[in-house]
Amino acid sequence: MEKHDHSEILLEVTEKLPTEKTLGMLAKLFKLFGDETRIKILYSLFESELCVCAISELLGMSQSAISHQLKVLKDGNLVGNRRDGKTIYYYLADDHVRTIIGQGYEHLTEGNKE
Amino acid sequence: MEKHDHSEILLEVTEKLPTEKTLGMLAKLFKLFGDETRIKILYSLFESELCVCAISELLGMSQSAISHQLKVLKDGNLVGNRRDGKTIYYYLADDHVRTIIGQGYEHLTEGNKE
DNA sequence: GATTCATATGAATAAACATTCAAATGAGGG
DNA sequence: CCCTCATTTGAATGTTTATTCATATGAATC
Repeated sequence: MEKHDHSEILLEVTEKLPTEKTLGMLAKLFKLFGDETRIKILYSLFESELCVCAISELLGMSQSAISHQLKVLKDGNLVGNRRDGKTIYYYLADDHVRTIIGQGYEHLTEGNKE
Repeated sequence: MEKHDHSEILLEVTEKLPTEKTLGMLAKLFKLFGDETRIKILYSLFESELCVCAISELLGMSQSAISHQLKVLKDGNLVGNRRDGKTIYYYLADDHVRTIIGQGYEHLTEGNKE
């Protein structure tokens, strides 16, 4: 299985790799962005905070589906919420969200211009 | 289902949302980063190009598994490859990969310091 | 305090996905 | 050419995950 020798490079690469834990957290973070519904929710919150009801209308999806995804996003610390009477408003938790999505967007648009 | 009124905000948010297609592409892009194996592969390629064999050793996973994931990454235009004899070397296709992962990393470390 | 509105929750289903295993391709070396 | 090495491919398996449906919570209003 390993007739090839890479010891030198492997040593070098290995020592610069983040810990297993960090890599796991990174994957988990990006997974949050890797769903169309969640990306839409996050993008919607770029403008202003929104209640679940509004997001659900905006995306044309059931409140339940949205609520489930909001929970995922909240557990991942990408959004926060506040209650006002019966209504619960969600907002972006962090400016990194904007930056990360922005970088993704740039990657896409740069890749398309040829 | 919709007793609440959000028409004003919804109009505003709607017109600033990217197209369905763009949002889909964004989700697809981030999905590529949202897997531990793929993040590890990408991170490994930060240092230098590597052959499949080396990556497989480095991550302690089967060549087949790595090859499957490399195909996913290649289809997503995150990596490229070149052949040298029997060996195929993979490399990062784009500096955005570094930037995006870097942003994710920053988000993590900022979130953790309290 | 019963009803309604806004949202959350939990179990169930179905689709997407990562890894494995077995076999195929493709380039060199003898 | 045959054999080996490096990698790819495809089908099969098991796990994750998004959505739905039915029900629960919790706040306000009457």
